[in-house]
Amino acid sequence: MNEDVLAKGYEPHEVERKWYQHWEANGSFAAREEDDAPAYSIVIPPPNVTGVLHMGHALNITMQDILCRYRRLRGDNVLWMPGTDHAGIATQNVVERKLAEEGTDRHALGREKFIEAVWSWRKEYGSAIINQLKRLGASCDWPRERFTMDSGLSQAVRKVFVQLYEEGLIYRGDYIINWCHRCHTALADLEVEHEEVDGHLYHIRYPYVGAEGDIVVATTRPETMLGDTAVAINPDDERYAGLTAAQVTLPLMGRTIPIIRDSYVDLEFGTGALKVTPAHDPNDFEIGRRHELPSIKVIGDDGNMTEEAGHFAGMDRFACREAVVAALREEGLLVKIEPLKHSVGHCYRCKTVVEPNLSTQWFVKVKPLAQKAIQAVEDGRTTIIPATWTQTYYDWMDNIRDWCISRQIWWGHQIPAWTCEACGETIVAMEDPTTCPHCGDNRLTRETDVLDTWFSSALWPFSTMGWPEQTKLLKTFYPTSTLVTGFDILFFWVARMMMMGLHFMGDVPFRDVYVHALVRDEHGKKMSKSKGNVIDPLNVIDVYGTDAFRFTLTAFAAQGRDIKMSEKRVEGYRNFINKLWNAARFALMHLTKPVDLARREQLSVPDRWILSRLRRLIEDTGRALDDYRFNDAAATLYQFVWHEFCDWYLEAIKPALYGNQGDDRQQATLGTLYRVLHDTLILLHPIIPFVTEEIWEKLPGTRGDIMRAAFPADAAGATDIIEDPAAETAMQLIMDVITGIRNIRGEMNIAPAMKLNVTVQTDDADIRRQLNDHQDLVANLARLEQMVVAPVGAKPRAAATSVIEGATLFVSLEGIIDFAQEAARLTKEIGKIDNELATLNKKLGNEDFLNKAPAAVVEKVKRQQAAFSEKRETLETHLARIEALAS
RNA sequence: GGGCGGGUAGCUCAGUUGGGAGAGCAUCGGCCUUACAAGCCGAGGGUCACAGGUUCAAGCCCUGUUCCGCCCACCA
Repeated sequence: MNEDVLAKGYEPHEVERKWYQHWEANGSFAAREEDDAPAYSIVIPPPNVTGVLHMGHALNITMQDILCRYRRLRGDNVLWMPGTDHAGIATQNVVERKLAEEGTDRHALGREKFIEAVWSWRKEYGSAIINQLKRLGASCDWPRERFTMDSGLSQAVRKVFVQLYEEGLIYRGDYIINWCHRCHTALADLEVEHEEVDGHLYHIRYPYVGAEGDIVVATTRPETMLGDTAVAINPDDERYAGLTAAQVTLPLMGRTIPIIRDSYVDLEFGTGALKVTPAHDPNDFEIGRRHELPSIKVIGDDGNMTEEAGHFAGMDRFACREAVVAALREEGLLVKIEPLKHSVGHCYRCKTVVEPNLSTQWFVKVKPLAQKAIQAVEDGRTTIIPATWTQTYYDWMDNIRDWCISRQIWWGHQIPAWTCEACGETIVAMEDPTTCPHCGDNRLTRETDVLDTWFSSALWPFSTMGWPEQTKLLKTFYPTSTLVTGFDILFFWVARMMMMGLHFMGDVPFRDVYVHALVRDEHGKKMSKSKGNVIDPLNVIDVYGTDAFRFTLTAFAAQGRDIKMSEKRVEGYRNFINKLWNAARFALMHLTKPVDLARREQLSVPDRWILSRLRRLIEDTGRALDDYRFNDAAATLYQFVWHEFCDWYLEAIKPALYGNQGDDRQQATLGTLYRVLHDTLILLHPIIPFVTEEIWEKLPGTRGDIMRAAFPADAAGATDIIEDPAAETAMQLIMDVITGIRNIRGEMNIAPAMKLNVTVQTDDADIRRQLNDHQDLVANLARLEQMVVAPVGAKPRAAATSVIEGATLFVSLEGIIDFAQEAARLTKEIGKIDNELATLNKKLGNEDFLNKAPAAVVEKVKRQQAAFSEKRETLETHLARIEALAS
C-alpha cells in the first residue's frame, strides 16, 4: 500500500504549466518533414493578431488538438501548422485608436511610419493570442509559426496576384462597391452585414417636362436624388401607358432627366416609378449601364456631399437627408413619408452604415475558380462534415459574384501594380519595375491599395508550407487532412482556399472540412460585449482547469448544433476530472510496480467483465473520433470511467485487494487494474491531456510521455483484449442481485449500516453456482450478513421481495418489516410490470405482427412477455402473503 | 423572397441502418461504507411541438401546420 502517490484532490494549474513546458521543450509537437508513418496535417485557422481568446477559438482549438493528439497516438506523423493573420482593417483600426490616444493619426505619420507603428504594435502584443492558445493545451508545431505578412507568405501573395492578373482572372474596373466611410475603404459583399431597421419611404414628386403633372417616385435615401440621372418605369405598367412626357425635372437640382422603361422595376412596389442613381445603388448602376446613363457621385468617400450636390455640397450625408426632405417639403414636392422596415448594410468591422459607391477597384473573376471548387466536392476529393453544409456551399459557389480584393487602407499586402504616367500602361510584376515596358518612361506610380486580408488567408494551406518553393513539407503534408472551422467563415475562408488551392496546387487544400458549431451563452444568445454575456475562456480555465473546460466543450460538440455554454456545466466535468484523479489515486495505492495482464483462466469475473467493456470502449472511442463525433467519444469515456470502472469494478475488487496479499487472484486483479487504467488514460488523453499525463507519470512502468504512447489497438483494431460475453452475463447477474437488494434497502429506509440476510431462490443451477462463487463480492457490495442460495422452495416469512432475471430475492426483515410499506412497494412494482405487459400483449395479439415482423423480433417479444408474466406472478404471490401477514 | 437547423424529463441535450424512451444537472429520501462529500446508495419525473400518412411496428421515414434560431438575397 502506498498512500501518498497522489494528492487528495486534483489541482490543475501547476500541472498544466509543468506539462506544457515539458512538451514544448521536448519537441513533442514537432512534425517530421519526411517519414514513413502516415502523414496527418491540419492548418490552424489563423487568429487575428489583434485577437483575444474567445469561446469560438477555444472550441475550434480543442477539436483540432483532439484530432492531432489522437492521430499521434495512432502513430501518424502529425503536422499542426500554427500562425496568425494580419487582419488588415481590424489591426489598422486598433493601431489608429492607439495613435488617437496619443494625439496623432496615421496621416500625420505618413504611410511608411504608420506601417512601422503597426509592426511594432504586433511585436509587442501579437503573441498574446498565441500564449492563450497554449493555455488550452494546443499541440501546434510552434517553431513553424507563420504570419500572413511575413516575407515568405508575402512572396506567395505576390506570385498569386501576378499569375491571376496574367491569366486575366484579376482585373481593375469601375463598379459599385460597398464603401465604409469610417474605415475609409471598399468592402467585399461578404463583409457587409445586413440588418433590419425602421426607416422611412419618402414619396417625391418629379414634374414632367413639356407636359402637365408629375410622376411620384419613392425612396428610402432621399439624399441620393441629387445624383439621379433618370426615372424608370416598367414597360408593362398600365398606369403609365398613356404617358406622353419623355423627361422630368429633377427637383432641387433643376436638371432635366429622361424617363426610361426597364423591366427591373417592380410593379408592386411604391408608385411603380423608380428614381435611378447609378453612382449610389447597385441596381441603378446596372440600369444605368443598360441605358447608357451618366453617373453622378454626390456622396464622397468621406461621407460628405460632393460638389455635384449643388448647395448641399460639404454636408454630412445624414444631415443632407434632413435638408433635402425639408427643401422638398418647402417646394411642395414631398407627397408623404411612410414608415418602412428595410435592411441596411453595415460594416462588419465597425458597424457603420455602408454606402454603395461608385469607384475603381480590383476584382477577382471567380466563376472559373468556383467551378473547380464545386467539382472537387461533388466528386468527393473534399468532404464537408456534417454533410448539411454541402448544399450551402454549392449554393454560394453557384451564385458567387466577382470578389472585390482592393482595400483603401495601409496595413496589408500592397497591390503590385504600377501605372505609367507617360502612357497610362498598367504594370503588374514579380519584381518592382523601374521603367515602363511599353514606352520606357521611368515615371511609374504604384497602386496604393492593399489586398483584402482574406486574399492571403486563401493561400494559407500551401503558403505556410513554403510555396512557391517545392518544399518537402508540401510534398509530405499537402493536401492537409482536415480543416476544422466554424461555419461563420465557410465562405470568407474555406471556399476561397478551395479555389486557390485547386488553381495553384492542382489539388484540394484539405480532404475533410469539419464544420463545428457556434458557442452561445446559456440562453442560446450569441455572446457579445454589448450584451455583457461573454464568458471568458481564460477565466473558466482559471477556475476549473483546462481539462475540465476541454471536456465540457467536447461533450457538447454534437454535430450541427450550437453549444450553449455556462460555467455550471464546466463544474460537472471538473468533478469528472477529479473522479478520474481519485480513481487513479486508489489504483496507485495498490500498484507499486507494473503488473502484466494475467492469463484468462486466472482472471475473476469482474476482471474479465471490465476488460470486455474496455475492449468495446477502445473500439467506440476510436470510431467516434474517426467520424468527428467528439461528443460521443466524451460521453462513452465518461460513462465507462465513472459508472463502470469506478462504480462497479473498483468496488468489486476491494475484497481481492484487501484479501490474501500476493496470491494469484490478487495478482491477476492488479494486472487487470493496471491495464484498464493504462489504456483508459491513453483513450482520454486527446481530450484531457494534462491530467492524463500527470497520472501517467505516476503510473509505475510507463516510459516516456503519454502523448507519445500508442493507442491500445492498432489501425485494424487488433488488441490482446477480447470481448467476453460470458463474463458480461455473469457480472450482469451479480449486479442485478446487488441492485435489487440496494433497491429494497433504499425503499424500505433500512440503514446502510445494517447487515442483511438474503435468500436467493432459483432452479437454475448455473445461476446458483455463479452466485455461490461470488458470495464475498455480493455480501460486500450489498452489505450482507449472509446470502443463502437455494432452489425454489419455502419462502422466508417476513421478507421483502425482488424478482430479477432468473431468480427471486428475499431480504429477511424479521422484526423490522413494515408490512404495509412492503405491500405498497410490491403493488407499485406490479403496476409497472402491468404497463410493460400491456404493450407486449397487444403486439402478441396482433396477427399481422406475428406474421410480418421478423422471427427474431417476435421471439424477443415472446421471451419478454414470458419473463414479465413470471415476475408478475411471483410478486402477486408474495403480495398475497404480505397482506395476510399484515392483518 | 430563398435556404438550413431545431421543438424529447424542471433545465441543457444525446438518441447512426424503424423493433423495450436515455444522460448530465436540478429535485426528493438515506449515508462521512478503509480513492473521491468535487463523493456514495436509492427514488420520482416525458401524449418525443401539433395533425395526417406509410408500416405489423414511428422520437426516427413522408406530407402539412405552428413556434424558435440562423444563413443567404440587388425588396427602390
